[in-house]
Amino acid sequence: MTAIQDADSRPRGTRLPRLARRNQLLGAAQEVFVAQGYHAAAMDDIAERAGVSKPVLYQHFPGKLELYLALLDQHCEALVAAVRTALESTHDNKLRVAATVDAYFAFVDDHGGAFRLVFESDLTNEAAVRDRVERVAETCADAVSKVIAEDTGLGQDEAMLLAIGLTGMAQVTARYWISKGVAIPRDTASKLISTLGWRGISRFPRRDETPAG
Amino acid sequence: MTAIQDADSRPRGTRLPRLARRNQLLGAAQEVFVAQGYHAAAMDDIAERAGVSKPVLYQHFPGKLELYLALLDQHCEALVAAVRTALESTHDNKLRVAATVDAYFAFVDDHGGAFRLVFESDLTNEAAVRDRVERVAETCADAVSKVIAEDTGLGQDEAMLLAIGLTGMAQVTARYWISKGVAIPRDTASKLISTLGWRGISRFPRRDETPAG
DNA sequence: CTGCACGCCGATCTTGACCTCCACGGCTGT
DNA sequence: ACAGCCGTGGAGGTCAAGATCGGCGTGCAG
Repeated sequence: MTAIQDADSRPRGTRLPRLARRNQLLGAAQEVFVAQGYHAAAMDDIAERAGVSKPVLYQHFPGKLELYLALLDQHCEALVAAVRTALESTHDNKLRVAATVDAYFAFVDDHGGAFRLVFESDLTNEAAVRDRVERVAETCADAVSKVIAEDTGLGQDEAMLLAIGLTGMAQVTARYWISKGVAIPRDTASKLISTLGWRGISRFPRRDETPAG
Repeated sequence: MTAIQDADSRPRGTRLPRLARRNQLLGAAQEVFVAQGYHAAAMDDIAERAGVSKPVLYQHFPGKLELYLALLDQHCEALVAAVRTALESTHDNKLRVAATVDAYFAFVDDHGGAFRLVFESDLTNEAAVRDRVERVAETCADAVSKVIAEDTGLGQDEAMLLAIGLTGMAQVTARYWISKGVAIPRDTASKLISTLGWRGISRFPRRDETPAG
């Protein structure tokens, strides 16, 4: 909860090296943005959370938007990297699906709720934010679609749509799972969804399936 | 595009019956909210778009939030109704999946982009909005989960997670499809996703599918 | 010991958006 | 036809939040 207190145990007025201060500010900003969203989060709140005054925020970041984008970029890259790693972790497509789905669950589970910035941002009207968020989704789905297209012979457009469906399903279910206070173990939920996805995608080469429902 | 002009062809100063004026304001507000999001939309913009002045807005709605909620409620109910209708349209589960998926595609395709209010709201930090949006997702998923639980014997929690996955997949793919300028015909996209979903869910009764994972 | 430099804080400014007050013009009753 | 009324319009108040300036305390060189 209050991970900041560890980095700034003295209540106020501590002199910090520049980089340490910056990281501390990023941590505080993330907590506030995650808890309140971009619009409801005030720079005063972030400064107070970090135990500093407002001017220091502006000595490290030009403005609220840049502060937000710094955090967003950080976690976007983390998600893309996690999905890439999952896809490259094996050549067995079933395991690939399981690893990728679990990457979403892990992403939602860790990072101190940072998934809210990537998946539930309230600043998607800002072009810079929208670009990043869409780019993440498309990058991940594109990596998946390559595998799909290769193994099914479907066209790129259709493979991409399926990939969006699978990654979107993983994202939505992971968010639902975390929002429900982890009533189901992560393992169980992740496996259930990866099974759903795998059963959906695995028989796609053949045009017409459903042999007696 | 400018559907408002039809309802208000006289440029300014037209006396309108109360309900007609209200509906016209709702239409104008929807266009602005869809195009700009809640925060970036100014009441001045909405008034100007409707061809009236600001006070008349406040004579019909107590404030910006209530105006937004009125629109949101309207379209939330529309989506829930569409999903309910789709689920009740048949007893063949395969067709049910197809109909439900297409309900999402139709919802995204019609209503003048109103899906952005339900699926991409930038006001989810407001409790009233979050409640409504989550309630829609859960209501739809719950209806689906009932069918799943009944036909597979899975527990409610697991059936619900699967239902969230299926409805979420439909929602995400429909949004992606509409955002890509309809490069694929809606029919094709909808069928592709419903096939993916049906292949995923249809063999779920059996606990263990994979022969030697 | 003492003066300097540097980073931090309290207090403030300004902008912009939501929300109301004084004049005008079209409808109704005789 | 004419007077009154009610809804409309432009101009303004208020307030919150992002962005910024004069003191202060700490640590070091000489």
